[in-house]
Amino acid sequence: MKLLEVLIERKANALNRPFSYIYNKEKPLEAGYRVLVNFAHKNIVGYVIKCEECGKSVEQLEEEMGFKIGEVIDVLDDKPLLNKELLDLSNEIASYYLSPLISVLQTMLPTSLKPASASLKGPKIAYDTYVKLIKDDETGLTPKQIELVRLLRSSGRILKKDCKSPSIVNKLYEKKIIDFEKEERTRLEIPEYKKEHKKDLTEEQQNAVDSILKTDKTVTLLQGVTGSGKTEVYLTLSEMVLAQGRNVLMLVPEISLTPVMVEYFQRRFSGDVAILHSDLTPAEKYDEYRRISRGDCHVVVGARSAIFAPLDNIGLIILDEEHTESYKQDSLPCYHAREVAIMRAKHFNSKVILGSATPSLETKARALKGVYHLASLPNRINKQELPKTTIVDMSKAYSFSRESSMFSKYLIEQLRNVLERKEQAILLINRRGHSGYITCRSCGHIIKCPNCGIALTYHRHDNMLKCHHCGHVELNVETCPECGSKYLSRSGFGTERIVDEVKKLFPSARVLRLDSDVGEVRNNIAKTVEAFSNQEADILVGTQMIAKGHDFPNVTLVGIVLADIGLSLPSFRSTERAFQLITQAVGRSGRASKVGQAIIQTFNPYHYAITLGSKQNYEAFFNKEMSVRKVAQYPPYTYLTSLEIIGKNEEMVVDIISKISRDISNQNFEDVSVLGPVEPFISYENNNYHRIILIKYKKYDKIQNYLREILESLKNKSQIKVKVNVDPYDF
DNA sequence: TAGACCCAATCC
DNA sequence: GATTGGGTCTAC
Repeated sequence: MKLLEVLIERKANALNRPFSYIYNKEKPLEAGYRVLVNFAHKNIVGYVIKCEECGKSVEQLEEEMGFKIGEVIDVLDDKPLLNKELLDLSNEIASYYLSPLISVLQTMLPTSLKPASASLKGPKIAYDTYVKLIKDDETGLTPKQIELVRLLRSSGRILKKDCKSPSIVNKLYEKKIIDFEKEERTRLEIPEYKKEHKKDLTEEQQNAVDSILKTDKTVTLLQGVTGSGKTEVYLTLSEMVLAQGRNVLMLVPEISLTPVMVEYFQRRFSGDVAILHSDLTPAEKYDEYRRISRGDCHVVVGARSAIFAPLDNIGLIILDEEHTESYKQDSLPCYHAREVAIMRAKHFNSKVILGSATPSLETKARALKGVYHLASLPNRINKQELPKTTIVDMSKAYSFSRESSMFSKYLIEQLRNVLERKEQAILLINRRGHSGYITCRSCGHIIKCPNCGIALTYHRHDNMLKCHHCGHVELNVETCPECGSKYLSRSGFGTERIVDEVKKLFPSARVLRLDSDVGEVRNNIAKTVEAFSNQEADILVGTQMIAKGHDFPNVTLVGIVLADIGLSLPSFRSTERAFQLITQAVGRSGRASKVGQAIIQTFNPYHYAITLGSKQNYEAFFNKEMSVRKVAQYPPYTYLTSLEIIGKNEEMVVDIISKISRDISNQNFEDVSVLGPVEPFISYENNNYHRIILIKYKKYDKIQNYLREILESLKNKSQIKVKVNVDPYDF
């Protein structure tokens, strides 16, 4: 009989411990397998972390341990889910991010292989069945049967479903002339491209490559202005790594950018590329995952979760647009792909390249301190000029005409020029939907989400009100739900409203919209990007989603309709975000032979994020922002972890979090301070109250252990939930 | 007084 | 996270 320790699929904090089961059947079972067990009156999937032969009887064990021990119902695997490297990695992540191990395993694995009940219904392996000749003998066969035998003789084997008549196939099978052969089929089709050879590098690119090869540091920050040819550096390094027989992991910040990157890699290393991201269908993801683990491909391209690709012998991990927030997951486990990349690189003794034009302050600071190696590409390829930028002060009436209250006179004029020259323009606004929020002009009531209490956004195309936080949707209203007044006003504006305005001003222009609403339908983002690339539209309106990576050679004008959104948010990162948005957006303009221009509309024309962003002056911004961070003691001068308590009883939530806050302060840790408790941005959601504290520190070890103790002590408090986020982006 | 409903404890 | 069981509420 075997005695097991099993982790349960539920990712609740209180269940983050092993449960004991016994197993007594023939099917092999060891640690790392999934099992079906009965837990709290339900059959669920568990993950075996320990499996030992045990001589004692069940009664004896139950007596010793003091609880009833259930039996394993079924064994779901015939080999461990993860290899040693990935298993160690999962433990390291669980420990660093203070997350239940089971939640880490669930994010690492595709649906069909997760330790979760969902995996039972997930896709299974798809096969192609081939027909092949095993006895080349035509005697006694009908002409039709001979026809197939001869076909097989000349072409080796053919797909069973390509054979015209199943009955002939079956007859030949019965006569043992042919046999069937099953082969795993991949459901994702990755386009093939014509193979392309290495391009000559510029001197700058070559220097960057050389210095990366020479450094003994694991991580290199590759800082290159937009259009400086970072991709070519990635490809060159990849080629070298692949030539050594080692593999490459390439991460892009958004799913919509994978096709572009896949194309680059496919052209260079045809057939060798796998794709992994959350927008693949479960079946596609399953197939790619297995293809990678079998070692059938040597390059993996994908978004955040691709960092967990079961790729062995990794020689290089690249994170493009390193500063992008989407590399940080803000649900359990709150991991950052950059940190996971470093963990994996340490194991394989491989290199990590962090590429960006506007590195996060953390990364840049580490590069300057010598923790990371720094390689730079200070010039645009072909010494192309940076776009000419103009800042329009939206608080001045003279900037505007009667034509529009959203687009300045100058922006309209330049849009008109672009359209006349048959070039393309991008308009950026950092908000989806039509208008920001709806208020009643009689009583001042603001229509809010019943779940989260934040203002609902009006979406015109389907005449709905949507919550951009929790996804709540309701019908638009004609009258104020509070006082019944018909006078409702819509304030603020988003992508939809911009599209309307463009159509009003330029009725003949072809306009496309790109934001995550469009992205709700699979592949829609890719289609929109492609359509715009193919010049099927003149103007693309979107959120920051379009500010990243895409290369549209015919775009000569980028307009940021309102650069301030976000600047006023109470986050220490809001200035950095605004700067990055502007720099990235400006960099989109004029990437081919044409000189581009950028227009930035703002209410804060003298704010350093805006002035320096428009000049693409990263170094000046870095210095200025670092001094601000230093004064306030924010990262990179300190580290942060947030701890949030969520519960239905407001008083209890406040009591518990206040006590935690006091307790940490009373520990008198060196260089540790606690901010709060405060109400987070979403302070009330689904009848639950939220309170948060922010812990600032210089050394993680002690505070990590202390937090672990806190989590342990809160496990039996079932009325509240705890959320810990190590190195949070937002709070 | 049975059934509906809510909350909190428990899970091997 | 899901179930259960005990407590309270409520309708007849």
